[in-house]
Amino acid sequence: MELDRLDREIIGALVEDARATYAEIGQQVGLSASAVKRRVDRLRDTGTITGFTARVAPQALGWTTEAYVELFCQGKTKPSDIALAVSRYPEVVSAATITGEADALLHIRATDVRHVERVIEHIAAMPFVVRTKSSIVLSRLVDTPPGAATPD
Amino acid sequence: MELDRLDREIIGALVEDARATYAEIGQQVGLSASAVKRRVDRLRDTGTITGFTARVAPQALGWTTEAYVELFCQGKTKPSDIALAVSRYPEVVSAATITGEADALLHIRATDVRHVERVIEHIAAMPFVVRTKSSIVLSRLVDTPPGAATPD
DNA sequence: TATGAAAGAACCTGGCC
DNA sequence: GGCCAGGTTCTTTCATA
Repeated sequence: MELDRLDREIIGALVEDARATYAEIGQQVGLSASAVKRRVDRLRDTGTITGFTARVAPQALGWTTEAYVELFCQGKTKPSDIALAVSRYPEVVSAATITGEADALLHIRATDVRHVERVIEHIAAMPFVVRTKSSIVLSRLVDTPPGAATPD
Repeated sequence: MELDRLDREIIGALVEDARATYAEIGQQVGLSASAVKRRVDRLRDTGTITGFTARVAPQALGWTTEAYVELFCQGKTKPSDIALAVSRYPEVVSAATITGEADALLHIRATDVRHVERVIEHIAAMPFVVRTKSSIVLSRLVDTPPGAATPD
């Protein structure tokens, strides 16, 4: 769907603070509260905004360790097989198939290094996985919520 | 800070829907609306909840392509140098120093493959970068908002 | 220290222009 | 898109365990 400048500004405001009132957003972008509400409703209906969520400090919940794991799979493995298999683990917060030597890259959050190890063991034991290559995160430098910026 | 079962349930409800009313959350966890509000206020004051944000479909904003880029840096490069340098690019949505051969891993969102290429060129041109190794994302399999799950 | 109830203020929502 | 009215929610205070 087509987004104009106001839509993008409204999205930016909601990414910044999803609990901002329609009146506050309206003042920011130059619209009345009800006009903002109508646009937000439309953005939700069309699937541009998929929901509202709380930003939580992962450490506060006990997720103090993270890792990236490259997956090397058997030749005929389908992406959906990987998706199905890894989505059973809440520790796998992100997964994607990629170009290059590895077939997929997983992002894992765990309570400690031993926990990471345990999850990788489980994943490496899956039938279509040939081998894995993992990197523990030493320090997180950047973590931007998606939608914070708009292209061009 | 210490979180009890109710705190975790409230956080879960807010990660699910940051615009749920206090009364709705209260009914879900077995508290009155005002008790829920007090706990949410406390969770925000202590930094457990860092904010509320809209979940946006990146494609809808024009971010249709993503890539992971491994950074190989000169021996004496400090993490803060990398952080400072890459945070200037809105395309870099995540960055972390990691164990293994590479020094850092970047997650990039862009409008197309040419855009990815342009950003990598800029990053590769930074003085402390020796070389880069990038993987384009073919398909995203999993993308869980942080805080959706709770350890153990 | 944490809770539930209650009341006024602020906000949302839908109809109308 | 703006304005307005009725219903809902938020926010604070107070009393209680």
